[in-house]
Amino acid sequence: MIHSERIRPLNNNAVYDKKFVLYWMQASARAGYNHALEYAIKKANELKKTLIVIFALTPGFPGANARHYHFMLEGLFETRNALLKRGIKMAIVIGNPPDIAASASKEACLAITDMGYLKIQRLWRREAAEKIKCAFIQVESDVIVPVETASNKEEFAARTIRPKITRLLEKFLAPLNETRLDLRSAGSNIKDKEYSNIFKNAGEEIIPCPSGDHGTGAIIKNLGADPSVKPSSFYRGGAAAALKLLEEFIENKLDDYAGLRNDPSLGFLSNMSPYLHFGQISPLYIALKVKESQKKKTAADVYLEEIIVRRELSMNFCHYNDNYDSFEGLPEWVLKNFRERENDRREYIYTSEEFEKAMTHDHYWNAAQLEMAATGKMHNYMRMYWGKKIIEWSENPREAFKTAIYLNNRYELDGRDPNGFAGVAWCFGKHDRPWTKRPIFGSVRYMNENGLRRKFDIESYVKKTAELCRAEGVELPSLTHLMEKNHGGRNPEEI
DNA sequence: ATCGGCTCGCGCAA
DNA sequence: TGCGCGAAGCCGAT
Repeated sequence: MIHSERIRPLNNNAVYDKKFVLYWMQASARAGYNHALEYAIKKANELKKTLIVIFALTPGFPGANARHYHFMLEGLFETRNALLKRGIKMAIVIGNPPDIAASASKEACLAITDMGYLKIQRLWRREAAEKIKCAFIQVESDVIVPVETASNKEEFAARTIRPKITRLLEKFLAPLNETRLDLRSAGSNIKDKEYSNIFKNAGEEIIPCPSGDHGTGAIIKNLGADPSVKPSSFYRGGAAAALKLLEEFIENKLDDYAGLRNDPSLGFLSNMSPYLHFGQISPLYIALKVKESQKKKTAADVYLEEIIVRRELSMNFCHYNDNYDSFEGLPEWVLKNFRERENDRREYIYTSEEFEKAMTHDHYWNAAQLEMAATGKMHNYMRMYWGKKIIEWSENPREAFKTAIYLNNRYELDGRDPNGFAGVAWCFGKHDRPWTKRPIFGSVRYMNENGLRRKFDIESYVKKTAELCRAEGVELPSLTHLMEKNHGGRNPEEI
């Protein structure tokens, strides 16, 4: 089922009688459970044309490095193969996305794209809409309830968006059926030679797909991506890896998710966020699988709250607030709050570089930073603590915001995601309520290491992290400290 | 161990 | 205009 709310024309041009339907794949980079893809197939069948899929790979995407490109490419090659099995050709082309989309659409009847929520993705769609000469339609496949359908404004908190989303779930939490591309009528209308011409002017197509590691190394080098952040050996990119993790999560962890998800010393998370970020798995598919699972209803509800309400609150934030990635995007009461605390004394002040190298006095914080640097994903609970402490130990909250965004975007596989921006902003009070006033934070929620000790076996988290960092060959002085003493800088007697 | 208060503003009821 | 209540907590009183 593709609801009309997911579909929006981005220009007023006509559908031509030309050679093929084009799907400019960008945010939903997958062959399964993709509304934009299914819509494109239906249109191709209606028009009796073939379908061509194109993905534009941007060299120098802001903040993207070898870790991100590697994960994305693993997924893209898998998607290309999966589409081929459905009789659909997909080209991965290096260049500027709107130019590639425009150029590739020259011989197209109709162009389809999907929907990402970052500013740069909005800009690409706008630019493409100006350049594409045929009809150009956007089909949303990255959320369960389309953002503008759920709400027409920036929401204040989870509690304000929750009723708006839940009342629409009956409608939008619905399965998506696959349509087969009708190859008999479509197959003959484009020849291989013509096909390759489509991309000639658009950019350089990535052809190689050797077995083994997919040969991403050379491609990443060609793209000029920052090699200093290494690919993660903990998370393999692609839909197959995502589905396997999801299955395992539902089978073994979902029942205890409500009670154990916050414990950093355990691993009761679904770890879907990197895959969701790169569009390698559908949030709708995950939600349906969890809902249909024969697991405890409360557990499933807690998970659904996170993957639907909280995740889509972050899309709402990025969609309606252009300053989602800067300090100025925070609510007025927060800005006023921090202005009043400008001159509060800071006991520790670290630079962005010191944070990056995990050189703080706090071993819990250092462990969290190292976990992120080594694996590409920090435990969700530690992300809160991590962000709160950057506020406490920076020159000022504006610097803190910059540091947190920089580090999150650089090391997290799910960095540069609406969830990441909303998560950082949450640490600064966004979407949260005020609490007891205290130094530096004012009435923005405070967190401290006592909470970690009170609630979890946090020492075992530190130990676990130190071990996996060593296994990864992380060589930082902070790691040695982590191995030697792991009591958050205090004597064991005090604990 | 458990509990209430802290603190702001949205959204709904009236 | 008043009132209830909220994404993950902390702290002091009991």
